[in-house]
Amino acid sequence: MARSDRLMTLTQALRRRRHPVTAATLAEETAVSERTIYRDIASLQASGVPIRGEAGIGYVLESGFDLPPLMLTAEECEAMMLGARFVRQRGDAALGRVIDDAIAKIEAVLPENLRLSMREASLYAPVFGTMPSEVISVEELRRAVRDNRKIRLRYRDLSERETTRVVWPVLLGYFERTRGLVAFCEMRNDFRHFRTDRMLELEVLESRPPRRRAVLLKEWEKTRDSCEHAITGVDGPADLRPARPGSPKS
Amino acid sequence: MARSDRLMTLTQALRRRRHPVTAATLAEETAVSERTIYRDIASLQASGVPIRGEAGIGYVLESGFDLPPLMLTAEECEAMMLGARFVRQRGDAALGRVIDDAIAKIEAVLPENLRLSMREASLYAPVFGTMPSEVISVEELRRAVRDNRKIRLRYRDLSERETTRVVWPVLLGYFERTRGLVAFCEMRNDFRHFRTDRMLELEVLESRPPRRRAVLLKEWEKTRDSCEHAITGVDGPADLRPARPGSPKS
DNA sequence: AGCACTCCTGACACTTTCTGTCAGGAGATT
DNA sequence: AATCTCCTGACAGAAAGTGTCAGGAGTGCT
Repeated sequence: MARSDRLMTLTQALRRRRHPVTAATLAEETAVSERTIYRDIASLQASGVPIRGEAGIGYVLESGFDLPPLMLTAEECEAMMLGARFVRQRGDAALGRVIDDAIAKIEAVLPENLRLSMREASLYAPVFGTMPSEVISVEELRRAVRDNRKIRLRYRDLSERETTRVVWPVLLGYFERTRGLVAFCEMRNDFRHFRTDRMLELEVLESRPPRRRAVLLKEWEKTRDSCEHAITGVDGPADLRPARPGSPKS
Repeated sequence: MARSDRLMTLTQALRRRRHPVTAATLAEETAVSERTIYRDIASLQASGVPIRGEAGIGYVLESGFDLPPLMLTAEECEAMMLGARFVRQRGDAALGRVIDDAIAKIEAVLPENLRLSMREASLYAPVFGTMPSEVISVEELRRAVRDNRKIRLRYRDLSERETTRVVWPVLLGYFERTRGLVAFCEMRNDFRHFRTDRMLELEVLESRPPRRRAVLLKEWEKTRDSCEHAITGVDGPADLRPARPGSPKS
């Protein structure tokens, strides 16, 4: 049996059991050595299958391996599709694929008639003009924010000056025609905004900021009040404001 | 990427598409040669995944593949939250509540750690300025579109002229600062665009248009190209066109 | 009919991964 | 303490995977 099949078989074997299974059992079932089972389990875990192994016990598959059936209203389906279309139009390219995956998975666990509701959703989110194109990988940037890593950034600001700094990412804002990172800048010792289309180089560092992202977010929100215009007002810093239709692209 | 992961990726790539995919596309997506894709597809077919391949067309995953999809990834959770935020910010008020419900339902079937991913999603969709406020109920309008009902509309156009007409709704476009209905107008005997914030009165009729919405949508898409001017008008419909990368901004 | 596009197969050399064996560590349960 | 079990490392031989090249055949468009 080929390895990829065996991995399937293993998850199935775990799925159908309630009680822990030993590696020895699995080894016998799949006719390979125990050592191979250990390696296979490690592979599965690495690709996200929630298998828990305990010494003296065996392996159990924790809940949350596959998506259980889901029930939504037709209206909710439409709303989800609209959301997906927003993301596809305004998110970065990689995120478009991600949302498509998510929608496909959800469609797959929906009853047939609702699947139709998704397909026929009549709510659209058109966008004109061109979206920003980044030099750096927004996907990587998103991962850095998610994993709470420091980032070394080479950046060209609005006055065309280049700097390199280490920042602690807080959030990503998806605007109409730009995307912006809010981060704490070690150099300035304060929060700063960076447009993704002005980032020249991005290096995700191993080290983490001294504070958790949620905390940084709170802090940033506090400072925001004192410069409300920056986010909520039309007159915010140019780098976070959405480009106006017709404004020259940089 | 290891082979077993790639096989997963491939099925998901097929699942998320409605249209055929070429081996070349899949090869590029997974960074592997076409030959390998052919081999992988053969493997998947051998293990029972109903993939149909046709020369000159590409691959499609036939329906009837009932293996439940894998659990959502953290990235997918983030993407969905971004979508939800888009809808909350840019959708009508009622739709905001609807998307919240949908997200709550999805969260309910997620394992703890992913629920956290949703809660902590760091992707935001801020909006500047004010959103349109409607006199009519957009919720009702949405329902009319969904149920494919004729609508009697009292409308004030851009030159402030009021008219009352019966239209066959096709779709709703959610723009940056306006929302628009595309519909076939019985009075004009052609497709017209109506901004929701200029609708004065709305009556959903019992009767249905003689053609299904999907058909109307197709027809509208065809006419779109031949009446470019209508589309670029301020009132409208400019916005409904999918943005063409590199095309001049209007 | 011709053309472009696509799926599909075979062969071959090269690389990578997989696998079993052996040896040992560490946590859990009895 | 004894036993059961998960888990890791090393190593060498086996197996599978991979890209390249070459070619066949079906589909749809002009």
